[in-house]
Amino acid sequence: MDDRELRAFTSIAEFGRMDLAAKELGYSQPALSYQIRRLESALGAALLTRGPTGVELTIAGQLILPTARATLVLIEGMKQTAGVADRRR
Amino acid sequence: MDDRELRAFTSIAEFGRMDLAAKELGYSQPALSYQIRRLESALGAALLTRGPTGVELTIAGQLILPTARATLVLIEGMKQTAGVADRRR
DNA sequence: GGTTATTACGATGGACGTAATGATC
DNA sequence: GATCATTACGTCCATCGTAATAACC
Repeated sequence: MDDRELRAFTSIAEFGRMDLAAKELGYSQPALSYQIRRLESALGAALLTRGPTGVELTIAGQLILPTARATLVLIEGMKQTAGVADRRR
Repeated sequence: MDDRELRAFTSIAEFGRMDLAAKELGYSQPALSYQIRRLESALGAALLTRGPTGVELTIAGQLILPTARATLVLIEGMKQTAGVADRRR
């Protein structure tokens, strides 16, 4: 599992649409679609129901969303901590 | 950043050696070395000091270790949650 | 010389963009 | 037919193992 996939998921959850999330993150639409499929595969569950008007979160998607956000916060924290520690070496 | 890299880091931190961690995780020694370099690159900081007797954690490595473990716990939680939710769909 | 980590290199699979297709309104 | 997502396909980079090298006890 990659943090880019988590970012893709949280962004899609906010927009309710893949195309906007793709634009926001700087990916093409197929690339983002691929990332979500990768994440679903890693988690063993469908996260979104797709449609021509956008996407909706499945139950599983709704349940993991807060943890996905928390995970991204931890990762950001590690980056900051590591960067600061390295600079003071 | 990938969760395999975090697992590699925590395992190396526990053993204090890369070869044992590699064996535990089912990777070759070069593969694990590569994963750590990737993680260091993603974090922008050196995590280990390498030597012929094993490795030691840098300050940055010591600081992020608890957060790395916490991140892995969250990821495991997402897998469990998603799996259970998907099964009850 | 034995132990541990890195470098070199070739092979396989992953991740991406563009273009084309599918589906729904 | 416009909109949003997926599939197809080609390309480039990531990741791995094996083999060779480097460094320290």
